[in-house]
Amino acid sequence: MKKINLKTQAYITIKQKIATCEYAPGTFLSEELLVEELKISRTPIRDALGRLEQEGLLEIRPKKGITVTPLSIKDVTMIFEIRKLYEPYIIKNYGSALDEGVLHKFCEDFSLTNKSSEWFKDNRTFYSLDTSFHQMIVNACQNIYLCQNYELIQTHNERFRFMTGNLSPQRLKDTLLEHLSIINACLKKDWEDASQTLSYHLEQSKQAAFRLIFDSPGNNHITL
Amino acid sequence: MKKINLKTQAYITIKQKIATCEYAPGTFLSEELLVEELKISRTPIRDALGRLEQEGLLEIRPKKGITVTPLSIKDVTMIFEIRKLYEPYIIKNYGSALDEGVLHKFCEDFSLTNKSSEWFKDNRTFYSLDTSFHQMIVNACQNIYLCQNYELIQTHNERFRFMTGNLSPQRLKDTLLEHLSIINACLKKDWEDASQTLSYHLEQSKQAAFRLIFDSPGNNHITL
DNA sequence: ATATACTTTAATGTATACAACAATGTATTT
DNA sequence: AAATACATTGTTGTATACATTAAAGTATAT
Repeated sequence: MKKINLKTQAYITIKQKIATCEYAPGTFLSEELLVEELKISRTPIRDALGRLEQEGLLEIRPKKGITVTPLSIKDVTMIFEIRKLYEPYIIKNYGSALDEGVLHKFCEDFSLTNKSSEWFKDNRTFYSLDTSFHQMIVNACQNIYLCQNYELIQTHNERFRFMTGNLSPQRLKDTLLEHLSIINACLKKDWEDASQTLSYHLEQSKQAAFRLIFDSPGNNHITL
Repeated sequence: MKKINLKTQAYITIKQKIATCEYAPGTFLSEELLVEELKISRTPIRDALGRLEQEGLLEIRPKKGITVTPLSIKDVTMIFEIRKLYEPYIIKNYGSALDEGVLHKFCEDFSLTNKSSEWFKDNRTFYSLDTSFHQMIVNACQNIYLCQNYELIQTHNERFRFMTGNLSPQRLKDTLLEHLSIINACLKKDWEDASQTLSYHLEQSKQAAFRLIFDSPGNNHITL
């Protein structure tokens, strides 16, 4: 982080801390606190805060304070509703725009991960692979309004991952296999099949997310 | 506009001017200009500008200037793609959440407008009725992530209206009738029919928008 | 005439002092 | 003891001075 301006640095840094729940949902922040923590003056901090509020990641109450937007079960539902609306639609209509080389690369990565014996210990690599896989699909539509919205949703989604802890090894394995099925359908250029497989995958992921929330009561700050 | 803070005033005012193309696509702005025009100091202006950039309505290039985001044909395509994805989906799945009283009110308004002899002279009323009709449908889904995105898109959509000038009286009349068909399907609780009628309506609107752009060459700033 | 280095300019980026105000604590009155 | 008025505090809101820098203009050397 060298040549970009301070307000962008502040924006990226704070957003990252929100996404990873270093600033957990509901946390009370203040400009003063952030000034000290980031060693950046108020002006660029405030710029960043305004943008983050615009994105719904913060709530600024004049003369009272700033809180990190809380998460609730309802948010999981809303996020998955949008994903289930976007992703199958995109793969069905823009699947042909996907780069075959990239698909093969993902296929390889997922297969390798699947064969490795200790793969489930490195969750971070797994999640980043997962995120970029879905991102790749969405980007195929070339609709900036849609892509931008998806990216925003992904940030919220990431917060859930960090709040709820890790998925079960079984669910991780299933995720891998579901991804491979999607890729296979794409390589066969059967977009209808790809779309349906993706729908199924998202539904499974959603249910796994719910199980995680309900099975670990108290250890997270997710509101009902 | 009395008790709200200056940064919000600035945000609303500038956004309004962008939406109505008083600040047309591609226009070069500057903080100084806005300070003079709004009689508000730089700090709240900058706050507003940051938010508007976040929403994609402005492009801020450090040390160079601020321009109102240009519009292109591609944007019309993208905006209608999202509307055609959202609206039929929502009416199909959340139509039952629509308030019947409100539907009857819209039915009345559209019918009255249709019977009035000079209705097509008051485009502003027509458009605001149109906007709130579609907004009502989208709000039924109660998904803030989706609604927020729709609202953003509506702002861009509004810019097109102001750039391209008015629709033909024929298209306005057809729009009225299409809206009435949608309402009828809703009152019959036939959400599948409502969804298809809405899809058709959006397709017609999209084509009318394209005709408007292509038929009035030069008088607008829309890029190909 | 061209290329290069320098200067100027115009714009946003940054820091900071001060204002406004909501919430809370405290003293006074009854 | 309770209620009210007042003062204090902590927070964001606002204004403004100054720093930085990208671009354009200008002069100079070749």
